[in-house]
Amino acid sequence: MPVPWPVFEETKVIELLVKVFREQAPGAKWKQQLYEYATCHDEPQLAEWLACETRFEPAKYFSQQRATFGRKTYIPYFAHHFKDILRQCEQYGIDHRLPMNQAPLMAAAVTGNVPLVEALLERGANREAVDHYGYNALHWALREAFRDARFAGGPLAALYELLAPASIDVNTGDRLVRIDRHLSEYFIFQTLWVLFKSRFTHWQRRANGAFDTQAILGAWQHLPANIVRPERNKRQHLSGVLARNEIHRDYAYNRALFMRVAQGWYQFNP
DNA sequence: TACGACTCCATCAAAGGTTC
DNA sequence: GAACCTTTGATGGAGTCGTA
Repeated sequence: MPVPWPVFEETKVIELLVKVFREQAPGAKWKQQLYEYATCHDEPQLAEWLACETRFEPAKYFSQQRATFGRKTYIPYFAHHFKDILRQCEQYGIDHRLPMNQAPLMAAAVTGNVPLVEALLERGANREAVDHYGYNALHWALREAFRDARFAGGPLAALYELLAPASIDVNTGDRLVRIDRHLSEYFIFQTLWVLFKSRFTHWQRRANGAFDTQAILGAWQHLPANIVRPERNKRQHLSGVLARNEIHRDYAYNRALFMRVAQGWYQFNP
């Protein structure tokens, strides 16, 4: 049974962007919806355009409102009593979509609600389900942990055990590479996947969407040892892993995951 | 079971590059 | 030019597998 609310998946968001920026539709309704979307998906650049180009005043307070306003569509997921959520899952399907195109498992993960994540997994929720950015539940949790030390030091450890798959398969052009969870490359790849969108929605030192070790270390600074071992949470180690997995590198176990765009700056292997 | 060959990975150290 | 960082070759160790 389809959900009775509108879901802001890719086509719906494009429609909204056209209405607000190209057609400049009158009234605040569309701008308000787009602003809610920007706060939920952490898109400060979009909020800035709303504030500057459409004179939508509330968007000026993006940084203060992101953490509160952005959670509006999944507030019930913070609660310890979640019978209503499970009932909704029975009604619309375990992987139905919330208004911002999150599956219930993603919302449970980003709110750090470990018992709810367990309950959803028990009922068959799909850990691999992704939103229109390619984020699954683990990615939603990681994004929260990268900016919130309390989340990283709190529920993330348990969420990681529940949500991180044993391996990930990456198509590197000419071959399919499997990266097991115990490898450094596994978590670096997951991290860069989460940070990738921010290369385009946040202001960056480099315009080509590339990453340096500082971006990774910054994201990892509060992570517990069960996720990133302390000996791996070092600049030297990261540099080595990135360099050895660079496309043209002559290294026996090179997985060709990254492409070097400048010294110390890497992008995914396209 | 003991042993050696082999795979895979982390780490070290030195050379080279970048930035201020 | 110094400090800092990245790159890269070498090395050692853990784990696995086959064989006597």
